[in-house]
Amino acid sequence: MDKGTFYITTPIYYPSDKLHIGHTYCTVAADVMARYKRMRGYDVMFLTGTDEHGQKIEQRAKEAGVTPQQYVDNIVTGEGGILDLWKLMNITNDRFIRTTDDYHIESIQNVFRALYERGEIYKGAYKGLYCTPCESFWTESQLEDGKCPDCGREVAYAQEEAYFFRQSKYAGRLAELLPGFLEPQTRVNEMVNNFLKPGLEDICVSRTSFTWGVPVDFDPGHVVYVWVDALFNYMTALGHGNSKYDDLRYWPCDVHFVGKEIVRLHSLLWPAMLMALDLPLPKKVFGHGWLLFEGDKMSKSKGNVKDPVILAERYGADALRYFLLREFPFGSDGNFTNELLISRINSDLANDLGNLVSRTVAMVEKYFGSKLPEVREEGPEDAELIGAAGSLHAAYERHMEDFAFQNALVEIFKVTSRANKYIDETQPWILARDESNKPRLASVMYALLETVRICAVMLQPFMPDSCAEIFAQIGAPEELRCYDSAARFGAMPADAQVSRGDAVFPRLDMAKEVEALGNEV
RNA sequence: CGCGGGGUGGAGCAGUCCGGUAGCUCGUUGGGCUCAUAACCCAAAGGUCGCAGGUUCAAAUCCUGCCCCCGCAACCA
Repeated sequence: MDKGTFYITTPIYYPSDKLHIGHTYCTVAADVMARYKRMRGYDVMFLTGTDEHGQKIEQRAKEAGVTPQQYVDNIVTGEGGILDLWKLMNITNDRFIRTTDDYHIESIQNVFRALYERGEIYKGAYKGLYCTPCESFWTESQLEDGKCPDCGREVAYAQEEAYFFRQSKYAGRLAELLPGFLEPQTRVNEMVNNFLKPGLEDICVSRTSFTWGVPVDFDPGHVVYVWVDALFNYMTALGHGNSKYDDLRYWPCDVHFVGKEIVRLHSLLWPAMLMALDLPLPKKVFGHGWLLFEGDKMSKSKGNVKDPVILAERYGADALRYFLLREFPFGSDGNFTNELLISRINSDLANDLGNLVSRTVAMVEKYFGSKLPEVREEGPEDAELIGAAGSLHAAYERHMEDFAFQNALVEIFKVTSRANKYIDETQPWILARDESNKPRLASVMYALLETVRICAVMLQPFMPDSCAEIFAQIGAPEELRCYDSAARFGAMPADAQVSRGDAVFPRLDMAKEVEALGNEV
């Protein structure tokens, strides 16, 4: 069933260093959304990539004694690099863009020239406080004790020739655009109060202080400002300004997922540039929160960066994916701790869901030799469980469409909890003692298998591999794993056949795990 | 007065827009069950909702003032 296109993006990450759990968080969220939309029948384009230009990369490469290209190649495509990380996390991006790709560079030059020819970019002078040894401009607020925050030396007032984009011109249109365009609402307030109300300024979009960037082809010596270079990736990856791709049917983008620190660039500069070129605007920008570690921002210098590779290898990509989206509301900051991770895996995945699968399959095996008989008898306990499982589809969809991953998962686990309670109510082990109760017992088992199936269908975008294993154990055929099949209770074949397997989510020993993780960091 | 977010039982959070018996998860305690991954089910204890005023029949929720924590402030998801 074709429902049209759905285009979703993550930011293109800056490969000056290895990526951490925060980048993983955003990419996992986008992947879940992409998988969900594919499951619903949309023609999905899911893009991620890397933003590889800029002064910082140039410097890092110099320190490492390699060319900038060699430096980023190693971090992106090298062993244990970004591509490997996404593979480990089971990310299903349809395309991966690197801003050093030839076609992208060509496109950016075309875009920059087009803006210039339309008079949207003009030549002016960039004025500011300059640190000569560092070759950097600083704003007054960035200075530390009035000196360069990098090297601590004196800065001096200076100016250099640069190109500026007429961002100020679009302040009015942006103010109208933001409500509804930018989510969550609090981000809109930030943008309006901090940038629109004080008066949006034109923005400097070229640099002459370094060379690792896209050259301005009509003015040698200038390179394109990294954010102009970076933002347009969302369109160049579809073929805007180049002939490598012909996928602009996906534009305008349905949603850009971005971290809150780059909301400004995505909700002001990006639409302003598109307006300047008379191009269609993306439909939505969602600024998600940050993962803090023990209340603190993660940063290399604090030594509190969580390495997703360690966590995914130890607990599985699925458990980590689940945790990230279940524990933290997508729009707000969240506090990551090892204890929280272990506790969530144990209580939700092992005790609630995993154990439900395990006990259900075990009973079908024990009482019916793995295959349900077709003779049934309904009971008074059934209605509530069937109602809960049957109405899950609608609630789930509503939350997913709002990017409320946490709430969608809460709904699913309400149903698994209800199923565990149903087992207590119906007491299958008592029913099994008397042959005449077999039809009732079969009905109870069927209700459980069907409930597990429906939950697993909706969990697929979050935990693809584990759900495949659950389907295998409960004997759900391929056609009963699709989205629409979960809207109706009672789709499983009457003579369902289970096959018992290992625990899908083994329970963890909290003390042991916390100690092990403590040693890794 | 730069801007934004937050301060709710031991821990982590929801509820605040649209006032009306304070809710969830984890933990603790007691009980039940034995199909299951010492898992599951039931019950209980535990909070003057940051502080002080105000509006109201009624305030976690609205208004005023204050205190504390965090983030942003124009290259960090």
